Amino acid sequence: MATGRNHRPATRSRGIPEATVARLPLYLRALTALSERSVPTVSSEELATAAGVNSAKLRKDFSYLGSYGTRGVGYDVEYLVYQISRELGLTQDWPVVIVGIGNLGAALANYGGFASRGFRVAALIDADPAMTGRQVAGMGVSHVDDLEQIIQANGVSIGVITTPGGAAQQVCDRLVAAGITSILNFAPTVLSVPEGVDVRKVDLSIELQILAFHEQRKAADELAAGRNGTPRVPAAVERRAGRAEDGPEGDIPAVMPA
Amino acid sequence: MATGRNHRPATRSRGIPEATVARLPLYLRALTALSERSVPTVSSEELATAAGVNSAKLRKDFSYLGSYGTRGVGYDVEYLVYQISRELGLTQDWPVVIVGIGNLGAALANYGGFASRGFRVAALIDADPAMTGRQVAGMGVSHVDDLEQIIQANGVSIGVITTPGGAAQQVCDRLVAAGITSILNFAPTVLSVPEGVDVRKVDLSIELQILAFHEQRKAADELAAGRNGTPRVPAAVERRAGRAEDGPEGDIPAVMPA
DNA sequence: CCATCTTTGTGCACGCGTTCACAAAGGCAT
DNA sequence: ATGCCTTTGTGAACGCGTGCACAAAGATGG
Repeated sequence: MATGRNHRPATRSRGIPEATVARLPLYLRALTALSERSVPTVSSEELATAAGVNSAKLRKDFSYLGSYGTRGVGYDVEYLVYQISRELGLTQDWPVVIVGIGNLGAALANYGGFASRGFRVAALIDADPAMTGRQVAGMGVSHVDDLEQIIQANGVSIGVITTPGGAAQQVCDRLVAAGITSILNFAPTVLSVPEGVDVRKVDLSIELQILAFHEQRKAADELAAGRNGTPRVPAAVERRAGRAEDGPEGDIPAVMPA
Repeated sequence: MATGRNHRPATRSRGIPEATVARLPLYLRALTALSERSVPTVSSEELATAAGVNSAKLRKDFSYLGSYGTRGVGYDVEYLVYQISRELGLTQDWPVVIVGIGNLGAALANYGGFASRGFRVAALIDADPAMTGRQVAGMGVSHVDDLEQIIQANGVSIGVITTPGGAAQQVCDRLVAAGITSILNFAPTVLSVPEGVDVRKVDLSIELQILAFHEQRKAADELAAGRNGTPRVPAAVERRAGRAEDGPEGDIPAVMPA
């Protein structure tokens, strides 16, 4: 029916939409919290609130996994934790390597969230010989020369890049050549990888810039509105308006493309 | 026509789609690199490649900002850098506070990417009295008791939360009450904020879980395919298949919902 | 055993984002 | 000046994701 002529089943993984996959960890976290409080069952409404999403969306998401709920009752917390964990592949062990042990790399190595869910830091790798052998988060730092050997010896398939931007692509290439097929990139660089390799990107600078855009828009809105609607969060707006020393020159021309 | 009854124009900011806004920083970064190499103009095709996107998408994105290109030539690099910077609000100064100076908070404080684009760390804030006054990234750590005073004295409207999950909502509430209207949240918590406050979330654990999902699927695909297509990235697959000690029990039942 | 009430699972419609494909626009050489 | 060649800007179609609204399913009480 809806399947029609399916050119690229690669995007849709096993029929689970990407957007749903991205929310499963959120549900899992909420469910884990409920599990720790020994809550036996939960309704889609409650769980959706806890996860910060719409309940219809949550139900539709779960429907892709199967019919794991009981009508009139809700979902069994423990069972759902198991199902989602299995779907996400968290029932197995995922060794990861962190490449680039600067401030950020060290912080991630120390981060507890790693081990909590099947992920295990197999090695810390840095290019600086001065770092080699040093202890970070109770683990010795390896030299990047041993990258291939470490990856293959530990069966690592997930790599985390926390190098400076300039080194990221080079490190990425070596990781991929060594067999890594999933990369979490913290460097401010667009990585190019062969098909079949997944890259996810975490970029502080980009996130801040997106926030700045909306912040600017909010300020402009309030300025333009003047005494219009209820002034939300008035303190911040007042201050921002007062601080703008470049005057109302920057953004007034509403370049509405006709 | 398609607009119909438009309840919430809040989502679309000044006509620029959210997806486009999220890509502007990417373009800006690529353009800045070109600018440093003194490249005068760039075509949509080149720039798109550098930014890792489709050229048609890039042109459509730019079309929301106005007609800044010259047909037959391309875009003027310097001019475009200026226009995007202005659109993103980067021509003004954005003081930010970082709350929670643990490993991650300290790493972010040291991160150079902050200052590079109009963002300035105005204060580091922590709840631990033992941290107060300590120097991190050449800056004294303030106590959380002074949070409101710091925010108002510096006109801060962007806050970064790097506390443990348990403290995040509480810190968030205080930030919002003090006038913060944009929050970048690194804590593994769903923050609830009043309308008009933007929250963006960076979650290492979620990113890893998403990668694990795809990784698992890739492994399953290769196992199922057997000797089918060209075995991409064969080393990793072989190893993964060999390492799976739980046998083919976990994921074979294709629960294809009829 | 039946009625009622709760909650799931999903068909459907809508809107956003992406991509294609092409006409309009402008530079450049002759 | 004119024609060609490159590249932009965008109309239109398509597909994905979201949310509504409701019927089906099952629990619960009498």
